[in-house]
Amino acid sequence: MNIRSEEIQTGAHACVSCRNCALKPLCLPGHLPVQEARALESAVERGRQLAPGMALVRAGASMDALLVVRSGSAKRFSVTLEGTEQVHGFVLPGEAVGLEGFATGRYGCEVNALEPLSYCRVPMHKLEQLLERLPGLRREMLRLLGQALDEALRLRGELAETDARGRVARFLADLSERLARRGFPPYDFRLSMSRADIARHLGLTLETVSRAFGTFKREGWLRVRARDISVLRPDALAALAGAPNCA
Amino acid sequence: MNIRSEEIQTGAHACVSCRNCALKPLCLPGHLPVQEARALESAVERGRQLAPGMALVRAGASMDALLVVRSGSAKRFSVTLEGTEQVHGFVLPGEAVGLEGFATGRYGCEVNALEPLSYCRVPMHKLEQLLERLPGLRREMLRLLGQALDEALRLRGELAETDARGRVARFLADLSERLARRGFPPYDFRLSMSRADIARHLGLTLETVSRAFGTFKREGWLRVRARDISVLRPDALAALAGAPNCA
DNA sequence: CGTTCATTTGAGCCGACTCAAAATGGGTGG
DNA sequence: CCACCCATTTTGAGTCGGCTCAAATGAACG
Repeated sequence: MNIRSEEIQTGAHACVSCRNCALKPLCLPGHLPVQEARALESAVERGRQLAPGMALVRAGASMDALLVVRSGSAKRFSVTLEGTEQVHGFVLPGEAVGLEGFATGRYGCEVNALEPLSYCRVPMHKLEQLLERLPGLRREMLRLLGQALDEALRLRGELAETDARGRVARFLADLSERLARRGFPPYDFRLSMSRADIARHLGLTLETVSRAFGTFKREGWLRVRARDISVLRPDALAALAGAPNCA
Repeated sequence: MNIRSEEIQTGAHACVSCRNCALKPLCLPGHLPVQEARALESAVERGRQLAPGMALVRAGASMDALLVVRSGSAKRFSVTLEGTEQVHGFVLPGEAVGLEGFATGRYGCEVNALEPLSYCRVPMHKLEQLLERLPGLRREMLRLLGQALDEALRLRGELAETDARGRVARFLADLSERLARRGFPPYDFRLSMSRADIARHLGLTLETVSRAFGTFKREGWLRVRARDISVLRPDALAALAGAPNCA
């Protein structure tokens, strides 16, 4: 998704500055009082860059840090017993990863980089220390988890209610909106995931996804060349997707 | 689901004793050190009894307390713009409700009693005070939300991967297990929800759900009389449902 | 330029949906 | 206690969307 967000690099080593990070308003510190953001920042480490296909978290691995994607995109998924992938969603910069790991202390699903990816991490023991003295951060963590839960419920509802084209339309509309919020052009992007990934995310087959793209193209709503997408009629997509979902 | 759990009533007014509650091991205090459980208990209030069909929480209402069902069962759902219900799941005793409300401070979906229902509540301001000084409770709240998230992801994955009978089988197997964990007979129960509710929960039509029950009955795996269910071959259901899901 | 993988397109089939009607059960009032 | 009524559930017939299998096209990389 051509996400290489060139955030302002402060300079030296593994030290991270949330202050100058372009993602700040979307990330944890953006919701904290300045004091607390400062405290949090001192606990943030920068993870090393990952190449496409590399694992950011592995299911079953001990959750030793809270991870947030800084640049690039990733795929959240589980591997079923039959060896197929269930794609839970795609991660964009500023989004936390592996939150379901709070359930057991071990991650519940895999997260793989789809593009060169960098990320930030807050070691678990430091997070716990911070939670002891930062009321805003306590609220923020609950908010973050609540939001993830809300989103999961919403997505589940859609799966049950919407047909193939509606699901693809909503996928595009959602992506569009998230890109916009991060300052990327919302109507002109390159997908970082394959049709198969999209299909597994939406509970469809890759052929059906492809046909949906074909339909949208024929209708003149979309320009599609492999993974390059131009949205020509966002309104039409939004209409097909149905309103932002439940009340 | 004949859930009237006759928990030991301590005696007087609105005071609640988690200590003697039959649900303690399944509920929040069960995961806390004794000291913290004691502290939490002092903040717990008892909600008044609700008749079937009454709302425990309404979407959009301000989340002013953390709620846990004490006896009875309930249906979590959203109302779509078209006026249809998306059923997210069913709540059994010991389960918290409305956690997605942490996202915005307002509940994201409705919860209605399916049977006479009683519940406990921890007012939000008291919860925040407790979180300040109880590290175990902090962990527990994150665990609770993480678990809800994990479950939502799991359910979503199943919707995408499993066919009608598989979904119904899993629904029954899951219910069975949850009943067992609460000390109810796992293979002989009365459903508190309609076929339509089950259907909307599983992303099917009520006819399809009914046909699935019919199939299981014909196969000799189930005895079905309206809402009275006897599971004769739990193994067969479990097999059809697939393993407990993803790895 | 050739190889390889991803995507598109086509034909046929099956499962779940829709519409419709019958049966069962639960609850109420006489 | 019984008869009736209503809602829920079951069962049936026909249709359609998305799946499967298969082949062709297109894009990316060395």
